[in-house]
Amino acid sequence: MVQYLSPPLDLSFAALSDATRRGIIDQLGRGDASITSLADKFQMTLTGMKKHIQVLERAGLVVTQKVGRVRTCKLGKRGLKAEAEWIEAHRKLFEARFKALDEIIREMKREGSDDSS
Amino acid sequence: MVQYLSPPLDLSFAALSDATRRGIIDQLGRGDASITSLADKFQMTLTGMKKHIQVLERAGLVVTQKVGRVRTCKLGKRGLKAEAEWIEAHRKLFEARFKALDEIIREMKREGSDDSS
DNA sequence: TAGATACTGAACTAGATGGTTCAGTATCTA
DNA sequence: TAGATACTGAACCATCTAGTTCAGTATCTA
Repeated sequence: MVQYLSPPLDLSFAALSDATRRGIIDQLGRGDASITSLADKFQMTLTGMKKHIQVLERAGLVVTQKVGRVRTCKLGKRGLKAEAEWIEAHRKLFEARFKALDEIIREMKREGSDDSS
Repeated sequence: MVQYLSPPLDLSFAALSDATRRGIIDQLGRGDASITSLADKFQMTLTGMKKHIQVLERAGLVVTQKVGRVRTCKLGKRGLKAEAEWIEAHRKLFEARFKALDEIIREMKREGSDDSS
């Protein structure tokens, strides 16, 4: 996609664009889990779940650690701060835009209704 | 991806996962724009830009209207409310999780340091 | 130490994505 | 009314995605 600014946001929003992965984050919020237990919970092959975990891990949303034969997944410490900030800044931008439009409409109505002349 | 819950979040997070599309939202925050002007600004073919706009439109983040031969793009009224809510709820979930871990670590240190016996 | 369990990696699939070009059609403007 | 402008749509391409199966390897457990 040419523009290489903010690769982390690219990765994390892409990670969040899938309902299964959002579900995994939900689940890890309730407690750490192995890949096998997550695969069971989401009715998917181990390999399929591993791929989802890799996507979340590349985005920094999840970290994993292998102890013995079990790889345990938990929420990443970096959290969703950057994403929350982007969304919040732009939510305000949306609102400001509509406030500006309301202003214009109000202006047009005032002129149209001929109240002031 | 099997799980059909919350398609809107799927679509909007996917729309936001591309730097060009986030740039388009930035731009539309500063004022409405035609597809041609956006294509110029982002150095892309008209057709390429049209596809990005379609992605944003399907996600409800942008609305367009054709007047004469010009299609004007503006920010959608639905804003980023649902996305902000999901992110905020889960940001808290991340934090709660780490608070719980801190608690455990503090507990372990207390037992380990043998201060209390 | 044999068998079960937990993961890993390669290979394959169908379908989406982010772009392009090229050939229209519709609308404006001189 | 001719030419320029603004978009639209089809077709193509390379790459990614979300899944699968199958064949390992490593680690536990009886």
